[in-house]
Amino acid sequence: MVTGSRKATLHDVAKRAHVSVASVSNYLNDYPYMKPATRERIRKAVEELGYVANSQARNLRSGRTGLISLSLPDLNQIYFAELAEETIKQARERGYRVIIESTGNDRRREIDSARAMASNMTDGLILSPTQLRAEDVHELEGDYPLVILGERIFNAPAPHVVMSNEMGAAMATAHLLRAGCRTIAVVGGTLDESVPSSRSMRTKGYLGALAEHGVAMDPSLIRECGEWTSAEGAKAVREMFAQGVRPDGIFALNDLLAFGVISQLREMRVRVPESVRVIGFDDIDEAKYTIPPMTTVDPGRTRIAALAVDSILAQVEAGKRAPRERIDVDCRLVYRDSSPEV
Amino acid sequence: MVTGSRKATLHDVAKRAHVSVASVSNYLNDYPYMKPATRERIRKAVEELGYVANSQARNLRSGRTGLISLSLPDLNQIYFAELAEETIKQARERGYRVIIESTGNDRRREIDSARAMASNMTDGLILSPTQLRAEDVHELEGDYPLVILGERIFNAPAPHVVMSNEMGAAMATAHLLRAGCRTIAVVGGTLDESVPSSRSMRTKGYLGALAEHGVAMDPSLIRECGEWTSAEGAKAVREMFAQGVRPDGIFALNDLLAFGVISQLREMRVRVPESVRVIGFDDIDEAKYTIPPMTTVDPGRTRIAALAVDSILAQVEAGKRAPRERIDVDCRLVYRDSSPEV
DNA sequence: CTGAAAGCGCTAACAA
DNA sequence: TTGTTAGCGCTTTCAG
Repeated sequence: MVTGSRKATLHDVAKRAHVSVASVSNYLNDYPYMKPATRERIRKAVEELGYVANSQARNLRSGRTGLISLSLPDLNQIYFAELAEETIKQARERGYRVIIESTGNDRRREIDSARAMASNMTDGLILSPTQLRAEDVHELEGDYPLVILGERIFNAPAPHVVMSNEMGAAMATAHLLRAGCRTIAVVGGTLDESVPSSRSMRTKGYLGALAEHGVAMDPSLIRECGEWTSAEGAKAVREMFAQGVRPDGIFALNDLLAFGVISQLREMRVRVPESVRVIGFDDIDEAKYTIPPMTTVDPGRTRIAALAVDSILAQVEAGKRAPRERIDVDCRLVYRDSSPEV
Repeated sequence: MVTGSRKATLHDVAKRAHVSVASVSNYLNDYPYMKPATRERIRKAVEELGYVANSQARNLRSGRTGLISLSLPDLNQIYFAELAEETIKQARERGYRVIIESTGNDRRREIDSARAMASNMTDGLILSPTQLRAEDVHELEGDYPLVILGERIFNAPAPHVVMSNEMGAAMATAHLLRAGCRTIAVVGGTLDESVPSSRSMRTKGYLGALAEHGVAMDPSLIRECGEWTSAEGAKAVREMFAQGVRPDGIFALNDLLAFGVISQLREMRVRVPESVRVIGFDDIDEAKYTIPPMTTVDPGRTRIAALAVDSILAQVEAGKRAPRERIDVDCRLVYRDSSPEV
C-alpha cells in the first residue's frame, strides 16, 4: 500500500486499473460477471493504493448506515452494561455496529433518542425507556425501525421485547417454597402497584406464587428498599431481624440487593443456605462468585438482546417499522448453592 | 408538521419557501446575512414539512460524522462499563456520539477497530488495547485521530492516556502504612514483571511504598489470583489465614477482589477495619455500599475519559493525528471506613 | 442578500 | 463484460 497523501477514491482506483468506476464498484460488490484479468487488475490497484471504500458516500447512496442505536438508562448499572455487551455482540455478528446512548433516566434524553432517528444517522433504534410517559407515545411515531425494551408497557407503536418479571419472580418464589421455605421475605418489594415497574411486577409474581401454594402473605416480610444496592439489602436484613422477623427464605429483587442480604446474614452468623435460603434476580456475572454462589433468576439477557436485534434488523430489511407486538422472554432459574431444594 | 409520505429534503423546503436550496442551507447553518422575511418563510416551510437534515448527506460533504469509536475489552467488566458511560457523557456534551466496539480481549478485533478507521465511518478512535503486541504497532499508523488508553505502553504513534497504576498502588500502600499497618498483604499481586500489566505495575507501586517506608517485603504476603473476582479475593484470604499468615492490612488490586476479601474476613469474624484494614482499587460504584464502606483508589475514570475525548476532538478539529505523547492521569484515594488512619 | 451550479464518493440503471 | 451517466441530499463557491 502506497501511503499517498490524500485518501484514494474509487476514481483513483479506476484510473490506475484502466477501467471505469462502475467496474471497480462492481468488483467491490462481488459482481460475478467480470473477466478474471480485469478483476485482477482492479484487485492490484486497490491494494497498491490501499483503497478503502468511504462508508459515508456508500451510506448516502444506499440509505443505510450499518449502525443501530441502543438507548438505555445507564451503563453503570451492571444489568444494562451486560445487556449492551450482548447487543453489541449480536449486532456485530450480523455486520452492524452500535451507538450507545445513555439517557441517565432523563425523559428528555429518551425523547431525544427517538427524535434523532429523523436524521437518518442510524438504521434503527432499540430503546429501553424508564421515564417516558403515556403522553409521550406520539414521540415514537414514525416509520423507522424501532424496538422497545423493558417492562414499561405503554402503547408504543412498535415491537416490544418484555422481560418476564412476574413470571421470573414467581419461579424464584416457587423454588424457595419447594426448598421448604414457608416464611419468605422479599427484599426490595413493594405493595404499591400504582406504577408498573420491575419492583411492582416482581412483587406481584412473588405474591402470586405464595397464593398458589396456599401460603399466607405477611406484610412484615415485604421490605421496601430505596436504591437497589447491597447496602440497602444488608440494611433490610438487619432491620428485619431487629424487628424479630425471622424468614427462612429471602428473595432479593436484584442481585445487588442479594449480595447485601447474604453478606449481612453471614455477618450475623446466620447460615446461608442452612438457616436462610437466598435467591436474587438478574444473574449478573458476580453472582457466581459470592459465598456461597448465588441462586438467581436469569432474565434472559442474551435472548432479549438477540430478539431485539433480530427484530430491528428485520425492520431494516423491510425498510419499515414492524407493527406493535409484544415479545415475551422467559426467565430461567440459575441454581447455585444459596438455595438448595434438598 | 405534515406527516407526508417521503421524508422532506432541502429541495422540498426550498420549493415550499420559494427560495433556493442554498438559502435553506444557509438558514440551517445560521448564515447571518438574510432578510428576516426570507428567514421566516424558510422557518415556516421547515416546520410545516417537519424537515430534518439528513446527516449522511451532510457527512459526505463535510467529511465528518460526529461519531467517535470507543474500543474496549468488555462491558461486563464494571470498570470499562463505567469508563464507557463517562466517555459517552463527555462526548455528548461536545455534540458527539459514541460507537462502542467490544473486543472481548481478542487481538484480531483490536486490530479490526483500527482498520475500520480507514472507512471514514467515525471521526476518531479511542482504543483500549489489551492484546495488541509490539509488532502490531504498524496497524495503528495512519493520520486519523487516535487516542490509546491503558497501561500497555508500546510505541503507539498517538497520544496515550495512562492510568497511574504504580502511583495509585503506592498511595494505597502508603495509606495503610500511615494507618499503622506493618504486615500488608497484596491480593492479586505478582512478582512476575515480564509483562507490563495492571497486576505488575500495581504490585510495583506496593513494593516501592514498602521500601520507601523501610518495611521489608515478605513474599508470603503477595497473593496471586487468577481472575479478579470476589471469589478469588475470598480464597486468597482463606488460604493466607490457613497458612498462618496474619496481615494487619490488605491491599486488593481491584475492588472486586476487595469485596471478596472483606466478605471473607467478616465471615471469619476478623474485624474490618479494627483487626485488618482493607483497601481496593478502581472505585467502582458498589464500593461505597460494602460493609464497611470501602476505601479505594479512584484511578481517575472521569479524567481519563475527559482527556481522551479532549484529545480526540482536538485531533478531529485539527484534521489530523496528534503526535505521540504520554498523558498521565493521577489517582486519588477515596477514604471510606475500611481503613481509617486514626 | 440570494441563486445557480459544482461536486463530496459511491451505486445502479442502462447502453454499448 | 464493461462504460456512461444520473443522481443520493447537502454545502460551498461564485455570480448576480
